[in-house]
Amino acid sequence: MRATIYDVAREAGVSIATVSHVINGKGKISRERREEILDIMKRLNYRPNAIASALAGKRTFTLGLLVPDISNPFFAEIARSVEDQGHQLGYSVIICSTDNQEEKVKRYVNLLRQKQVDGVIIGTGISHGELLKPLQEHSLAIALIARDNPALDASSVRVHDLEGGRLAAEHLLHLGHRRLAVLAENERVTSSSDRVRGFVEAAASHGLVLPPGCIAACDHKIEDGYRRAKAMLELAVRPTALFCCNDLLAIGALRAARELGLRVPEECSVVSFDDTILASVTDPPLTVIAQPIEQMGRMAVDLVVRGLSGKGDPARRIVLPPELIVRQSTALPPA
Amino acid sequence: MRATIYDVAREAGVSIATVSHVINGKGKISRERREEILDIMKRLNYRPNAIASALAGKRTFTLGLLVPDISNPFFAEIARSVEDQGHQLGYSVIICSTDNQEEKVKRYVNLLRQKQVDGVIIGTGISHGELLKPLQEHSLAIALIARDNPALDASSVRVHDLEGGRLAAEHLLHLGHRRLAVLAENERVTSSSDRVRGFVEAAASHGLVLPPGCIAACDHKIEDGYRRAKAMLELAVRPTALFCCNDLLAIGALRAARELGLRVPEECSVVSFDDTILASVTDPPLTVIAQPIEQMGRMAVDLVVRGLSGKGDPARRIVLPPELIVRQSTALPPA
DNA sequence: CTGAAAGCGCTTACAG
DNA sequence: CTGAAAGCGCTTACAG
Repeated sequence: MRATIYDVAREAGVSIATVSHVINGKGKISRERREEILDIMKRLNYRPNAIASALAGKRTFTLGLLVPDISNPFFAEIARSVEDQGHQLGYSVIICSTDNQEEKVKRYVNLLRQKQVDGVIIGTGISHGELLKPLQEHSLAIALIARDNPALDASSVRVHDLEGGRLAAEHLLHLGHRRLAVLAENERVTSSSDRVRGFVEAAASHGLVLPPGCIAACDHKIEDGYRRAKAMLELAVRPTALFCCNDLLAIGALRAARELGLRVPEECSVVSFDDTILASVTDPPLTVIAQPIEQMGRMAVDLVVRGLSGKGDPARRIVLPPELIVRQSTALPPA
Repeated sequence: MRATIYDVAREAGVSIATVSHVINGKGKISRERREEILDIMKRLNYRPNAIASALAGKRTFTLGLLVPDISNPFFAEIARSVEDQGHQLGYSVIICSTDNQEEKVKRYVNLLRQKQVDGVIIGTGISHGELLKPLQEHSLAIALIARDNPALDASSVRVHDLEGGRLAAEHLLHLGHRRLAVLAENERVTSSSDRVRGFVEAAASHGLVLPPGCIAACDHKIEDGYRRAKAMLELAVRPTALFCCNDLLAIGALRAARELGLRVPEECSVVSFDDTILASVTDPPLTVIAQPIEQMGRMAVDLVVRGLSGKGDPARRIVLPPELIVRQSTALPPA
């Protein structure tokens, strides 16, 4: 059997209260006693039982991470960052892939509640405002990552999507592109629609109006990006540049161009969004509006952990600047 | 405050033992009583506290997943599969990215022990036999995934690496390649060295001896694959085909070929191993020896969970067949 | 079929 | 500076 607090107390000839105090660095314990107890703990290879500790009133030091799909590189990278910062602060993280399905969100939320996690970081679809309410009601600390939900009084950290869309447009505009098209996500995804809006606004400010047919709403997968891009590139007057709202869609676009025999970037430029590992692995490597993934993960953890000690601090909404990374998928439009 | 078992007991006019029984489907409770109690639980939105339940002797229904890096697509895909099967069986999973660093492994192992997880699935480097011993001593169920460690009496599920190497060689040999080279991982990684061995053996059985200079040990990253592939492809008599022990290395090889102006597959064939999302996203898409990632994740969970109920069943070592997926990175050698 | 009671391994006022 | 005691929310023999 594993050693318990009783074992070390007996061994040291003190009460378990005293042992508990040295574990938690509380109360005043004489120097020698403390060191003696520390020694005994080491000798017995004693580790406080986190379950018991949590039940007795301390935190569980566990966080939940809700994402659509951990195998999606974007969320895998988010997860890594969340994990690292969590670990740094003493928290472990439970992964919850929801596939953006209401049913799964519900199940996971219940589970996290039962497991008494201290907080949850939410990177999953946001149509679930209702489902998240229960979390807040039970005064669970929550933070949204890579998205925001005005209806929720919750902290969040995300990239400035509007600005990102603008950056993409300006890059293409400066290269001289005039026939632009957009591969967007589902329009209910606000981060995507913000990107599109930024893109459209920037184009407008250069006197360019994007006809609605130039904006395709796609599912979040390569195949759909491929399909929609292909349709656009087969048009009589085809766009010379495509703005894709995430790396998966951009890969689909690349594939469509290749299949149609269009060289990228010579005959068709592509700007992506996110900058996961995928963006640097394609041929050509993707020019992309990068999200500060690592930083967002770190800050999201800080937000929920801060919310924990929180004397009810108001929600903080952090918006980080996007960055244009020029690689090789963009160039001057064909003459 | 959240409702407790006392609240529903009081409300129902029964003892908490009875409530506990209906929660766990134990003992005989009269039909009406059960339903009444169920109703009350629903009305109070009662969820048993998993922490208390675990302390009182039940499982924590939590699994640890040790991997080198969750942001590596291979492990992200493993994680997804583990998560799904775990969730199916009522378990949540805590992610632990160790970067194959002994220090981090140690910290995570201690953490998992303190959190009293029921089992841990290990996909991380295996030089850590020593570090894993403590897990077993505390009779934690463990299962290795995508690797095995003969020194450990533990269940495992992996692909038949030797056979995979063989498949790769035979594919290239049948195409007519004779000048072969290999991008391997660190030779201490047994899965990689098995792949290389299979490859070399198959070549030998076709009367081909690979000179040692044709096998490069690489770090597990794109840059290193790139560097080593480049060196090989710059040789006076360069290989006409490269076998890469994982997708990251293959991507590096693709990049090197591109930079040297060598067309893949016309001038240089590339066979990869793993078949993560990366393999289907490159240009050209990679011919690859696929690991049954989804299946391995599922079986690993089954192995640890079975080990839990286990009346000390002996360790099971499952070896799954690899599959050759021919995409567009391989062709006949240049004339 | 149901309940009283002990116990899981801790923490935390409180008293001294 | 240290300890006795109550309590966290459950489960599980055991008794009836």
